Amino acid sequence: MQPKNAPSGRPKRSFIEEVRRRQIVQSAITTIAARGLAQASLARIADEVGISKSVISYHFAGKDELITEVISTLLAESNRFIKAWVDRVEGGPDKLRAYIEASFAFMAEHRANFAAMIDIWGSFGTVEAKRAFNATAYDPCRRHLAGILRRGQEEGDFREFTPATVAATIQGAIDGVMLQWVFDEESVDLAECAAELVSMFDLATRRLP
Amino acid sequence: MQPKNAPSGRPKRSFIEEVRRRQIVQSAITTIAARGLAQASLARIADEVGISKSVISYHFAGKDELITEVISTLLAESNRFIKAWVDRVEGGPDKLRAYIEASFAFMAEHRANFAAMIDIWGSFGTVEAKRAFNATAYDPCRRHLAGILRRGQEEGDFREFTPATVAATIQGAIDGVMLQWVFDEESVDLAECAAELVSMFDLATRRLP
DNA sequence: CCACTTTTCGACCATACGGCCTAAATTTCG
DNA sequence: CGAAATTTAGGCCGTATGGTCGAAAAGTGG
Repeated sequence: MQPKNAPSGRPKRSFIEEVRRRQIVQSAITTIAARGLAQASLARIADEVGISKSVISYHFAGKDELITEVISTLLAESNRFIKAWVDRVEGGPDKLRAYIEASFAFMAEHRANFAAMIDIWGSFGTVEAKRAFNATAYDPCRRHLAGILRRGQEEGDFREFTPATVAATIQGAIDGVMLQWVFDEESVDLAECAAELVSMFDLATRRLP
Repeated sequence: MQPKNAPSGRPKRSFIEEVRRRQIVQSAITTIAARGLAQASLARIADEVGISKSVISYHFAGKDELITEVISTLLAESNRFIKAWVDRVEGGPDKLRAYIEASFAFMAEHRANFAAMIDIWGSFGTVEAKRAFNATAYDPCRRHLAGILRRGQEEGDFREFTPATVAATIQGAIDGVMLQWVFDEESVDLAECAAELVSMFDLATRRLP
């Protein structure tokens, strides 16, 4: 019995175990994205896979762990994509442009995923849960962006500002547009917003000549 | 019996009725902000007021109507505040600055309200509900901002761009920073972000000399 | 004081959910 | 093959929720 959690040490989870977990997580994402978190009961997710509810209980400590895994998966996917895109170019301004463009390119192809993420974010009961999640999963994102900005300043391409603050602002702008777009797809022209964001933040950060 | 809904025509609701509704709505806001929407059952909200659960059922068609009313109240409050602030100054760039500063000033004083709003947003079950709400309640906000931008262009203070797109972007930036800040208060320096947003969007929109 | 209406209460109900348990099926391995 | 483990199924239970119902209370107008 109990695979549950491997509290410490090496991968206690078997290969099969990992596959099942991934399968369940994927189903959870699909279900949440399609019908909303409120309608995504364990029973429904299990149905989607074609398995019994208990299988989820067996492989995950509880719904919380499943949801946590869902979030991690979604964020990791997004971050990996953006990082790859950014790494393809050199120099602060180009990397900043790449970061923004990659963010929008990814979200354009994964609208359902972001819908799921927002649903889940909103469902965190306690303030502590939100903060904890934010710290562990969302910070790397901002840190990446802040790093780009700081290096760009050192290389003399950007004007003087606090990288962390501007990073929060840029990331906030991306997320904010994403939010609007997820809520009402047709109210936002994603491509145009991306282009506008690129040019605005270029104007806003570039060193004055 | 049935006050329920006044489907059409004049204020069918009595004065007492309105007071009760407001009282319940305020309690709902408090409860949601403090303990999260998930923990804000009708029973708990009723407790907060010191009334029976049925009273809510009597004055509101259901929980949905109550929540809708909560959202409307929160947004109206915010919009009224921002509009007043913007109206105090003249000229596109100053109005834009006022809009951003007012947004941040208001959120700094009403963090709980925004926490409640995000919770509620995330809880909308269907995509249609999200879209409907977005259209009726959130659009005016962007429209206001777009109006400022367009008039600023006509007066020659702003460069050429699509007002709607830039409005979506600016509003998105504000909302995005707000989102981060609500999730983790200490990860964002609100005042600094506000100042940075003001200067960045000034650089980004002002007509090149 | 007396009908009559509006408002409130407390109890109750049907439902949906997460989690648990036991037994069966399946896989693993000596 | 056969025993031990891993994994799955399906039923069950406690709980919390939104909503309803009939009766009681509070208010209103004559």
